[in-house]
Amino acid sequence: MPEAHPWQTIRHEVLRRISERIWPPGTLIPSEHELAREFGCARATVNRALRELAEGGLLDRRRRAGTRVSVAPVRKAKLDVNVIRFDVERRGATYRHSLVERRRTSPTELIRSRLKLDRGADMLYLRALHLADERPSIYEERWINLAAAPEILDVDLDTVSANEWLVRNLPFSSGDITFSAANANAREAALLETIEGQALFVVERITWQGECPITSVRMLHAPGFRMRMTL
Amino acid sequence: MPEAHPWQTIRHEVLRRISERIWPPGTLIPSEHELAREFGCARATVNRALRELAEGGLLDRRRRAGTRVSVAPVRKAKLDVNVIRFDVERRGATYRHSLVERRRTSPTELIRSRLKLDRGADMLYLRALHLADERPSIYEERWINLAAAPEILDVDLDTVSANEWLVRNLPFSSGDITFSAANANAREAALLETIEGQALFVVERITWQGECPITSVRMLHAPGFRMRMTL
DNA sequence: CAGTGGTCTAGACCACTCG
DNA sequence: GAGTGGTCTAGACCACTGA
Repeated sequence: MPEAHPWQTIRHEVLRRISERIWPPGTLIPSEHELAREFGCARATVNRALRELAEGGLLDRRRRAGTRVSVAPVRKAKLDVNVIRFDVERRGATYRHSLVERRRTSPTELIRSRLKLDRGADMLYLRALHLADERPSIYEERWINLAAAPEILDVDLDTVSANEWLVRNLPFSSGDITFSAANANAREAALLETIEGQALFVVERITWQGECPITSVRMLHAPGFRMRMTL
Repeated sequence: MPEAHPWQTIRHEVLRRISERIWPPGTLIPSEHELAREFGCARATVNRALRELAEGGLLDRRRRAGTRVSVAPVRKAKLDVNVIRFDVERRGATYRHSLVERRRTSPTELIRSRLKLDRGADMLYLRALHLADERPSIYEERWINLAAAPEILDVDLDTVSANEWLVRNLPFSSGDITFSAANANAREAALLETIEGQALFVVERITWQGECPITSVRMLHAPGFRMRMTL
């Protein structure tokens, strides 16, 4: 009985009517009042079910216009953004982190414009390797805005990765993530123990706390890396 | 005034207390009853706000144990999975689709095991190119389970892409998506008008309708492609 | 067993927008 | 103007689980 709760039952039933094309794409489905009457429950319960489906992109809801089955649904997939160490350990491997370079400096022009910082901004530049069972897993290049996180200067980044420290200490930031693919250059190939030109999965992340930029990081994943999500 | 509704105001205020470390990671925050009293609203309203934050990974909620600020939050990012044509057109380009190969056949061993199909399953194998302003944008190789979508045999796939037909006609399936990077082989490079060995962004998607597999597709994105999401 | 969150109800008011 | 969904309320019962 995975459908103990009325709102889940309703969601499931509406989903069934959509997938079995009882309500084909474009259909105007009954109003919340009508569905509440049909299912013998309060309107709030129907609302809960339909709201979830609308958030998932399967329904289009508009006041007065009613609720329609999406014609070309924009499905929403959820991705978990975790601490790297947890990802490694969840796969049953031993995590280690190795700092390659640590330098206090001002940003490059690219970083400066991306983070909307002043020319002479005080920043920490890090290059580091994340290892799983002593094999390189991710190589990252990171810029940290010291105005946002001055305490990180006192952190022993050989012990705790910047990734983990930031997540634990400034975890509640907004940001955006970009995925792409890139050929490894000689230096990157050496660090990741692969060959030059190897296709690498690249994650770039910029995080903000309100208006204040915190960090910009480019993470190169070792060959074979796959990022999985559920639709 | 983006905070017209009480539940949004509450969510925002709780977020503030977390980000300003008034409630540091690990803190047991007040119960819904207490917060309802504090904000002068119904408990359901507090529940709505806290539930959203918990779904975003910022709070851990357990009956009896109460609500805690996550120590190492697993942030949830949302990705929009759209019809390819829309993505192209949203960028202001003209979309065209070109079928490279269409063959009715039985699955390879790999596809067979991935989709949990029988050895002799009746399938449609397609290779196609998606173009933006006449430049190759995505090359896809697709397997379609004809038991799930027999009507597609009658569709003119030169006119409508399989992607779009499936989304419009069997849109309400579950599935999973995998992202990775791969070096282009000679054939892929030729189709995407790039060079052999070029790093390509790869999306693999398998969709199901209940227990019944519908389609498995591997999409190679032209160089320079970036997939963006917001945290 | 007591207190938490998860859910539900019956009603209400409001914002929006179609006709 | 009327009907829709979006939200809120005050109350209730229940499932879970820590003490």
